[in-house]
Amino acid sequence: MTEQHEAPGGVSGRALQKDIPQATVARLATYLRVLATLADDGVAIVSSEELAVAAGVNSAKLRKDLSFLGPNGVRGVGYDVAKLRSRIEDVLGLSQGHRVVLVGAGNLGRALVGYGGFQRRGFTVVGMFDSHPEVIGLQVAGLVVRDVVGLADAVTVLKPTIAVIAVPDDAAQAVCDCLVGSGLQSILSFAPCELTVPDGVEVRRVDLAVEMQMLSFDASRNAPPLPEVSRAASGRIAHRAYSALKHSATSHSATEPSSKGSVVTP
Amino acid sequence: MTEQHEAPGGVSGRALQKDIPQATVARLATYLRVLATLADDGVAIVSSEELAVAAGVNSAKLRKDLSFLGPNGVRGVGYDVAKLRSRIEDVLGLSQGHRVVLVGAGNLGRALVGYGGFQRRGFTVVGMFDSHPEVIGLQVAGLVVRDVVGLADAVTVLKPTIAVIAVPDDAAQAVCDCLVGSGLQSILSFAPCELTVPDGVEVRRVDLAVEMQMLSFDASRNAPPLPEVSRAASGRIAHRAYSALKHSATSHSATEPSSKGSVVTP
DNA sequence: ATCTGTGAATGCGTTCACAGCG
DNA sequence: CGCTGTGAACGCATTCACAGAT
Repeated sequence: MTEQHEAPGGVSGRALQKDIPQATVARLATYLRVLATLADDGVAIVSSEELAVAAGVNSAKLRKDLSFLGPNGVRGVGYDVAKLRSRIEDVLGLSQGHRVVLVGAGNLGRALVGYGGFQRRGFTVVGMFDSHPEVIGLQVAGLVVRDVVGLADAVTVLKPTIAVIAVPDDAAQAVCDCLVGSGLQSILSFAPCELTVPDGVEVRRVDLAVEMQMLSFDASRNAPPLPEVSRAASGRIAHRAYSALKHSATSHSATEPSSKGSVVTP
Repeated sequence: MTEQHEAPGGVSGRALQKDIPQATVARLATYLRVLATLADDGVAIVSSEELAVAAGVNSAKLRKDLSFLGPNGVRGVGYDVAKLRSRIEDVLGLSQGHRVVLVGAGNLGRALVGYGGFQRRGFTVVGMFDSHPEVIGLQVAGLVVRDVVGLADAVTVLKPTIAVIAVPDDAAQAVCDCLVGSGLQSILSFAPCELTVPDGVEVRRVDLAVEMQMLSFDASRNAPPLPEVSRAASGRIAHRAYSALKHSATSHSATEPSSKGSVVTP
């Protein structure tokens, strides 16, 4: 789980005004997604049990989580989907939306702007930046990639509330410093390195490799008697042998993590 | 963070042969990254304190974490970087490497194959799949994107140990079923939806929007009165940041989250 | 009768502080 | 001495079980 509490020289004094456990906050986001789906399906009322199942948690936990937001349901009945949804959005601070700047217009950066879940949940990317001349000026998802040199100025103008760092690790700290220097206080970083920031700045880090390694651990623990995977220079798989097998792989409408080949129009 | 424990009808019987807390496993991956950096810098011995600082945790926690792997250090001295590194790799099951299939060759998929942290940590992508005709056949990072229709067959041939799902959410469950049907037991999904799998299959889910929403919560909690992005360009580190940004990315070797303009050669 | 909301109990992970080895 | 390894104390999160509302 993502740590981010260090309080080096004593706690930062600030008393928590609303103390909702971090673990709960993380799940609220999940509930929100499920509620959105339910709303789309025209469901008006859900019980804790139904919601819990859909979200993949147990119902007691869900009720406890929701209880931190005050009373939200009706006993004997359940929760009003629309009402609960906007309550959670409110608590998470999503109601008035967020302006996001994205630094790093590589594949990851482009995947993020295209990520449907962003727009839909109130995050609007208002600026994209990169340091590579061949990327600067390109248009990605309706935004022109700007030179990172102008980042600080842009931040003071655009007044984003959140920044996303999707640059190589050796550039991450510099970008971070620049953002912090411009007054930004919420940063999501995909660079696999620690970022040093002053107190009061919140950094969340997502390390894709960590997830893979956790899978690796479970895999090797669950299947110890099969170390049969000897690395034999698993060369290019130039196989072109399509084989039969119909089903699977549909291509409906919605596009979340973008499987669609995407459009980097110059 | 990521839950994945549900044990519906009673625990799966299997007694944990090595019970290392999940939280510890997650951090081991981080330590590994730091150790790699130290090794590159020629450091041979580290104290728990040094390692802890570099990894962003407190030293007691680090020592406790490492104690789960048995004795790894020398009292009064510290830890042998190389030795500890390979010990952790061993415990995480990374020693003999992993073959990975990646389903979904959109921006996210492409970002993942390009992600330097993968190769470097023993994950080799052996196959990429997509369902869009305009993507199939393209070459990405040295791999030809294949039709997802051939996924099941490919899995039985390639015998990957891990699959990564980077497709839109409405296709995710079908892909997942296909993978599971082919015998895969470790799946990392980026689709923002629950995946139903039989017992014995491990699914980890990364929802990028959840991280953003947690940031949003913290942001709104720390600045409840006004969305006022106070101080303008409060110089300070700004200069250093600027000059560092100029050289970024190009100089060093490593390229982690790929900010590099990205090359989808047809 | 039904389903929410919540104190109380349990379990897990973190932190402390020191014993023990080099 | 210095630093690791670890039992014990602590605090946070999950689960239980029931009181309370409709």
